[in-house]
Amino acid sequence: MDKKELFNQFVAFTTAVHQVTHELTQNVKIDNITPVQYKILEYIKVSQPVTPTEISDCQHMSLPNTSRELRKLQERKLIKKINDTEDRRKHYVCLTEDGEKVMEKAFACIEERFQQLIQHASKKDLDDIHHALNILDQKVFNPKS
Amino acid sequence: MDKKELFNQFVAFTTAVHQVTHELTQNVKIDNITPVQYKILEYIKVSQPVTPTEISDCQHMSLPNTSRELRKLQERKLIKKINDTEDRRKHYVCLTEDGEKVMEKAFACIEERFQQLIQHASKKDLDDIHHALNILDQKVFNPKS
DNA sequence: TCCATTACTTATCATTTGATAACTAAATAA
DNA sequence: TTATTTAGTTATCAAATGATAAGTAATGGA
Repeated sequence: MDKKELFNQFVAFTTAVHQVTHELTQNVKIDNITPVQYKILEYIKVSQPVTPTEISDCQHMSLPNTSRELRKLQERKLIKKINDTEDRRKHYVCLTEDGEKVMEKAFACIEERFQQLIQHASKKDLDDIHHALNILDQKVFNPKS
Repeated sequence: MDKKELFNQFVAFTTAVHQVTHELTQNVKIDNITPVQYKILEYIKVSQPVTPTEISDCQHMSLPNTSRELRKLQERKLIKKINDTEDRRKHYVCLTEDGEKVMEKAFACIEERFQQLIQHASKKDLDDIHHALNILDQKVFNPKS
């Protein structure tokens, strides 16, 4: 396996991944939520509690802009802020009950589409997919070393 | 392998893919090119010749907005339009020589970062990665019925 | 021929996103 | 104590993106 060839395969693959994730998530729109706000909610959902700084880092946006979007989400009662008792400059962001509901619904919708995507996969196919995901995670996408 | 569990793994995986592609492509900025314009150039580079309608479909943007961005790219002499001889409403979009240079440089930079990412992979690792990409492509990301 | 459709363009406006300066308050180091 | 750094906010402006209406020109079908 030539490394150059592998790169080409990698590019095609990531393009396909982006394409499919777009299809799975499109129209999973919570009313009046912008794409950036949705991304933030998604991140909070899987990683909560998180600080604004963490959101800022992971979503590649400036802290002022993060703060603005969080304020909007808080105004819509989708998230809440909890003060850190140790360091009072910090605070943690969590989903409210409403926010949880909304995100669970969104994820359920995405999962349904995902299950359709693999509906014809055999038991062995599923194992193969699981294994392939593990390999790529370990060797390419989660370079923990 | 539980399908529900596989979904969770899938979500974590796609997040990691997005993260890594972001790292590979960040700062591969051609001067004064917006993210959307870069995406269009990338698509043209790998798929040329393409029509504005195809770009519109693949990049999920309206034809008027596609037309606007193509005009800007043409003004900067990065792309050119070629009329279809059969159907004179259509035309094909290609990179100019300048555009080719610029995109080759961008891809070279991305490839270099990719090679760094897998620099410690053994021969067997590379084969495993290649195989895993194939599996996922066939069974998940390129659902050619 | 006439009409509907397709491919694309131009123009305009609203919204979203990005960037930056200036600020508060708390923590930490000198 | 004082100075510096860190975490976050507010405000403001510019730029990028999205949505839509209205237009041209070519095609294709009735």
